[in-house]
Amino acid sequence: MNAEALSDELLGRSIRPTALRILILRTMKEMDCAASLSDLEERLVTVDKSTIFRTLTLFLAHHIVHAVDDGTGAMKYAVCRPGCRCGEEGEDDLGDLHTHFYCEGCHHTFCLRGLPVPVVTLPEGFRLHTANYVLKGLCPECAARAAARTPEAH
Amino acid sequence: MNAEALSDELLGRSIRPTALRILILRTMKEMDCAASLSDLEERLVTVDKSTIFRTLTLFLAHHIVHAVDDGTGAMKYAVCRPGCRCGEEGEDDLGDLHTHFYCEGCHHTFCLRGLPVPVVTLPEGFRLHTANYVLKGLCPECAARAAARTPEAH
DNA sequence: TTTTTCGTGCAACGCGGTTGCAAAAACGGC
DNA sequence: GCCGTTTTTGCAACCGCGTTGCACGAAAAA
Repeated sequence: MNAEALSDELLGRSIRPTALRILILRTMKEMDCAASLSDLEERLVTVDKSTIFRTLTLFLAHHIVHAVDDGTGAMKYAVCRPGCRCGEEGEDDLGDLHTHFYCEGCHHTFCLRGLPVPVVTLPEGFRLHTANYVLKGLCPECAARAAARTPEAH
Repeated sequence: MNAEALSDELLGRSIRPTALRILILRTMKEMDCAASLSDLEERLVTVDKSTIFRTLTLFLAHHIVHAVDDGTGAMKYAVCRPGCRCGEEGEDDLGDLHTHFYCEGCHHTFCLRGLPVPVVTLPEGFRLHTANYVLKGLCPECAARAAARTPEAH
């Protein structure tokens, strides 16, 4: 993805498109799964941790990325797709929060964008604001690898 | 709850019922919501953090408590009710994992024991192992308090 | 009793996240 | 372009939660 398109995307969200912000956004777009702060640190060795952190905070506030707590202790961030209404959750409307899947094999966290988070009926009096729904198990690749290692257990 | 009953409960799970373990179990049972390590530290000032931590780890391994990651950064622990099958999740069977609710007003995390976590149908290839489902919003008390403060917004 | 195992407290560490501060860069008026 | 102001960035340090190593004391086993 070229820099101009990314720059325009940032401008569209009222974010000044600095070189680092474009770089960080591009890096996140190139990943097929949600990235933690350390993941990004690893790929962007020249960029300071606090800069990445502040950039993520900024992106979050402008709904250019969303955050998932997958239970690993490190927050994961993924760029929103066009039309994502994350951050607009409210009563009877969870925006389009989707399900996330944490693979216990490769430790990657995936956005299952097709799957909206199911909503249960809360007991009387509770008021719902948002939700975090994370499924855990094995992703297709890891499941296949596990099956290959122990074929008898099909 | 008296010490003998708690002691028997621990013995039933093959845990040696020391004075501290009984104390910690009793403290957790007295709480109406899930407790973090710091919550317990606060109530049990005489007991060392690492002891509470190791006790919780032990209780977890013996399925006497279950843990919830409510996204606050601190794990929450709640004693299992009789018949709880936590830790026995597997394919097509999530044990009786239940929904948890985090109140953004009072920062308490509640077990909604009547509500099993909903399961969505995963894309081809994914293998489900367990799930974490946390709803966030206001508990009845905080919702009532908020409504009282801004009555026009009923 | 002696030996061994287990439980506990203390101190320290590690990691993820967060903040204060100062230098560098970008912006805006002239 | 030049200068003052604002914004962005890097560095260092800090915080909280979880975790571990170690040593001592208590309890169980021999």
